Amino acid sequence: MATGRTHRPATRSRGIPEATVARLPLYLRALTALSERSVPTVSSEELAAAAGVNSAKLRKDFSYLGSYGTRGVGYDVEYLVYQISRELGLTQDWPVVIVGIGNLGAALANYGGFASRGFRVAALIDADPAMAGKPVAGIPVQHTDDLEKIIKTNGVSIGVIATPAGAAQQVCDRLVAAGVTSILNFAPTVLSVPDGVDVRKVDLSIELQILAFHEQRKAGEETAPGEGALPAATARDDSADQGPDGDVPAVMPA
Amino acid sequence: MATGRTHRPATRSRGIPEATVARLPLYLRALTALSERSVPTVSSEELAAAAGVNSAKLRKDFSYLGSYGTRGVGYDVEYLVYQISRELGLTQDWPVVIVGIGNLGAALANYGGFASRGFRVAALIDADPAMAGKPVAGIPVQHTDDLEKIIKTNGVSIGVIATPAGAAQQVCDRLVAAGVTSILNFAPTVLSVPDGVDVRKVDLSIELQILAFHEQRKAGEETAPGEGALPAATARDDSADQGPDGDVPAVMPA
DNA sequence: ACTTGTGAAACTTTTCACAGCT
DNA sequence: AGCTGTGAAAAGTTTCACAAGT
Repeated sequence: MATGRTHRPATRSRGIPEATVARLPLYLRALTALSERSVPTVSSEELAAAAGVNSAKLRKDFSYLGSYGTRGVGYDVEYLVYQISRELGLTQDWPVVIVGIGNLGAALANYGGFASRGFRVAALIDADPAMAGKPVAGIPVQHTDDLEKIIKTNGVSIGVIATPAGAAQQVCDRLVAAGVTSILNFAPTVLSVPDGVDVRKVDLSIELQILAFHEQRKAGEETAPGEGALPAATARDDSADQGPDGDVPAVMPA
Repeated sequence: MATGRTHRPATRSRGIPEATVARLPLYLRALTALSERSVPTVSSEELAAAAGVNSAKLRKDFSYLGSYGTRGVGYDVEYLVYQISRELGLTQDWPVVIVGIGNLGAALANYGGFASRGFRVAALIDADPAMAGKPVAGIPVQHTDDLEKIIKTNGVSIGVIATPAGAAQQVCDRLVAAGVTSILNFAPTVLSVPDGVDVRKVDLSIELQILAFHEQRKAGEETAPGEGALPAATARDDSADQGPDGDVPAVMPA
């Protein structure tokens, strides 16, 4: 078959779908919990339930990594934990800097799950000179002036931006110029980055607005469609079926 | 599809794709900025650049809302702001409760962007009796015992969970039982909810792990395939994931 | 028996490219 | 001449269903 790629042997075909990559951390978390309970093997059905997806999807996802299961038996928990960790790059240590130590930045610095798996807060950076030297989560805050030096000294390639929106692009540019190639952005703004730099964003108001959209739709339905309590599905957010029109009271925003 | 629904004239065909819904807040933010600068109209090209998407996608997205543009001219900024706000349900006020007032919960409570657009923090709830009565962001923290009463008194339908992972499911169950139908979950755990309840999650470690995956891949390439610095593109976060998981809110530090 | 791994079908989202209106 | 709105193609993702192993 022509077009492109000479197919790898068979084991691993470069290019795991992005949707799959986004779920690997979920599987890993569920597997880690099983591992802590010393569960030796798990079926796709059980693991899928724990991760909140369906089993066909999970098996398909795993098939992109290779054939790590045993038919008739399931998956070896420890082995899968290792394989997924490796695939995600968690077998190495990633130094991370957090820029913007306000309420959120401090909360992130204190977040335990940070260190737990592959990530280490290498430095906290803030533009306020009054903060310099103060320890947050046991780490002294450093001034923005030293950003480039800090990045280089620590070999940081992942940066977290928790500054106000107005400062985010500027901080981003400096991080990138200093060598950071992955950014997690908490500031409510769109960041421009050169090709080759990854940005992921975390935005409270966007999430709330998406919820409001669905909430409004539910309200429009009013008439409970049976009210029959179906057994709870696992962590599913559906987008309700087509609701009739939604007449909306208007309050015209400012 | 399915049972023919002839309901509305023709203007609006119920059922906006989820991917489109997830981008509406982005467009709204960009439009609001234009509005504040008193820009009267904007082309799909300009607006797309500001929102970090491409113009074909933006036009397609808007086409699901209706025909709000003018060929040869562009879109009326004020009009679009209103239409999108209405579509998202932001023309009404959504009371929100935050459960779990630790570092993160407090940061969220202090987040300005919260109140700014359609959302109002109706109450803060925490399980620690020592916190009861203490004001955070000017709002007194209430005890979990009163959760049901608080939800009902305030007509809350959106809840934010910022508790430790271990408490999240329990809090979630109580919120749902009390009438909450949309949940924004910051706890690193999968929540089970009945059908009809929407859950969106915001998970720092998942986001970092996704970045680590791509970061590792970049490192593996090593041999820069040209190394030539291509001109920067506009804010593309690769992997536009999608789905219910993913991004989240940003707490603007004070 | 039981459970994985996977082609193929179904569905969703993005992109293309141009007709149609201003 | 310029820009929107949209069918149609392409790409990506999920689900189905069952053959292939253990």
